[in-house]
Amino acid sequence: MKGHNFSSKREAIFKTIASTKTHPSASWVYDQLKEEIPNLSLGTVYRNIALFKEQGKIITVASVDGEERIDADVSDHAHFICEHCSSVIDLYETELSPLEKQLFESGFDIKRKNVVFHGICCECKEKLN
Amino acid sequence: MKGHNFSSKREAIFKTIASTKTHPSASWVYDQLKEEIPNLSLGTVYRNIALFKEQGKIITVASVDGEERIDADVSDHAHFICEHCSSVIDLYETELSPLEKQLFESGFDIKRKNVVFHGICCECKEKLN
DNA sequence: ACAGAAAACAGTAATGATTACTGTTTTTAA
DNA sequence: TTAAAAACAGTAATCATTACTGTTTTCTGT
Repeated sequence: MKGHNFSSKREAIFKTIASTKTHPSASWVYDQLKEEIPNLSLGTVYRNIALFKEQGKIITVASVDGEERIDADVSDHAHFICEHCSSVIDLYETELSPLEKQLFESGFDIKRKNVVFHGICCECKEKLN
Repeated sequence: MKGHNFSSKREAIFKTIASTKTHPSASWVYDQLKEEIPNLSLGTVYRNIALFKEQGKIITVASVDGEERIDADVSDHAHFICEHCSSVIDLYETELSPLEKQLFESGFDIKRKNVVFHGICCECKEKLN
């Protein structure tokens, strides 16, 4: 059965994802680890990311500049994506309950909600002035 | 200057996008039109979709099964994506104002917000039982 | 500890959506 | 009407992601 054997690479991949606030892409994780683990394969990173998603240990935040960005914080929170620097920033306190309640009452089975704001972050806003 | 000449294909592409509630992908639009316009090129569909986005006439909703899905309804509304049938459904009345207000006060320049629920739609839910 | 089976892996090739390129056709504005 | 700009078809290239193949690692029961 898949995902039940120990693997030090899997552990390292998860640790890298879980210990950053950057909401990384697969290639970012790979780049972070390839010095420490020279024979790591990018396919292994992708395979384990897919596994973590199945296991509910990570979520997909959004696709930014053609790359999928992930998050090991699976708690209910929103994100802000900067159009200028492509950074992804955590936001808490979403208060979507009225809409969720309405959906539930309409018979929808909500597995996950994904709230993403797009714009220019305050750092880039200052730089651009 | 780009996007300022008349083009019947551009018109047809926009009309196709604007007259559906399916939140189509580029290839869906292409498939819809290729009977009516046999010499249409998929590249033209992509090029015009990019133009419409720049012009703010359409938005990207989400990436579903590896394909970007678009919407000519640029008004403030949310979406529900069914994990089973991949349909994208409009939802209105989001009520995100408290969070938006907080972002504005923190110096973020919000261009767009994107609220997406993932789960099983009520039609699929019935079928699966 | 050891052997066989299952899982995980590296390395590479394939896939498929999207983008770029090239030469041609269409539109525009004077 | 004509030349410049824009739009296009058709094709090739790009690039993130996935699939494949043969090898290595982990696990489980003895």
